[in-house]
Amino acid sequence: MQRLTNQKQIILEHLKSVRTHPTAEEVYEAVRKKLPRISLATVYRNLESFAKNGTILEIKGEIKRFDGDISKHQHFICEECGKVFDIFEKNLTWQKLERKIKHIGQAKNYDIYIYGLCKKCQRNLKSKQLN
Amino acid sequence: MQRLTNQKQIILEHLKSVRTHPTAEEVYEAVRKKLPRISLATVYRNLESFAKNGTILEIKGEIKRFDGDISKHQHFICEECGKVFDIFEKNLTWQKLERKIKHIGQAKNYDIYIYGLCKKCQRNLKSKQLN
DNA sequence: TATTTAATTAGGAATAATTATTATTTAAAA
DNA sequence: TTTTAAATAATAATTATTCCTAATTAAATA
Repeated sequence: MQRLTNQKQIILEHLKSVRTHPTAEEVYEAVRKKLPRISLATVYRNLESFAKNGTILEIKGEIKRFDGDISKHQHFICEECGKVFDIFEKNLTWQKLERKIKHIGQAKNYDIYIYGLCKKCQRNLKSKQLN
Repeated sequence: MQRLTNQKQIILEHLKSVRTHPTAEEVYEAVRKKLPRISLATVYRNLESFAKNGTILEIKGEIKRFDGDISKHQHFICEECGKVFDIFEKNLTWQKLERKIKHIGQAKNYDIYIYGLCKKCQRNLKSKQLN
């Protein structure tokens, strides 16, 4: 059976309350304020199981990040600072892709990552170039 | 200046010759057959620089993989065996996304990952369930 | 062509993220 | 309340990747 522990509740509660896309380490630091004795391994274990059962999303990048918002959306990842930005665009057409996917296997979910430079990093790089 | 070494040539040649999506380790093992004294760090260093300058693609996942084919395409990643399959669908419409990206930053490239079960793993899981 | 030099490499150590291990704790079934 | 199997804390182990340094080498220059 599957047990509902305090640790699980607080980890999930935290992820659902923030709009950032924290790493396991960042979740650990945040959750520690309410549960000072929690173990980092517990955070990893639960984030992974939440992601596996679809309660949260996992964002694959240089470093793994998590997203408590499981509504359909896309991610912009800044290649300079690593920050993740949400993009909500529901009306993307997938029919063409889906037809081809059938030959390969059964799709469970799609991720769209857009890589680039966020506005802040654009500005920072520009002012660097002036020096 | 940028020097053309034998190591670089052979690493690139290998990636461009295969249709798999090898990890750095796999590239290392393959390239070692031609350059037995090459270092794993050299493979990592060059794969990263090729990816950065757009000569190859980097596929972000549980483990990093590389793709010598830089033509526009998408990836199906099997969550069971980790294998990556190419999907070539050029006519996906992005206008809607691009409008929203402008507010966030400057996009350099997009990645579409489709996660699921490949046919082989579907079969394997089915036959397991029968036992 | 020989010399110079700055980029690159080999080899291995170091780091960082993640996973595994094990004794202890605890949610929930009996 | 007692039982028990799941989950946890603490930490060791593992794995992927990066860093470091002396030696090598591609290519610029004499």
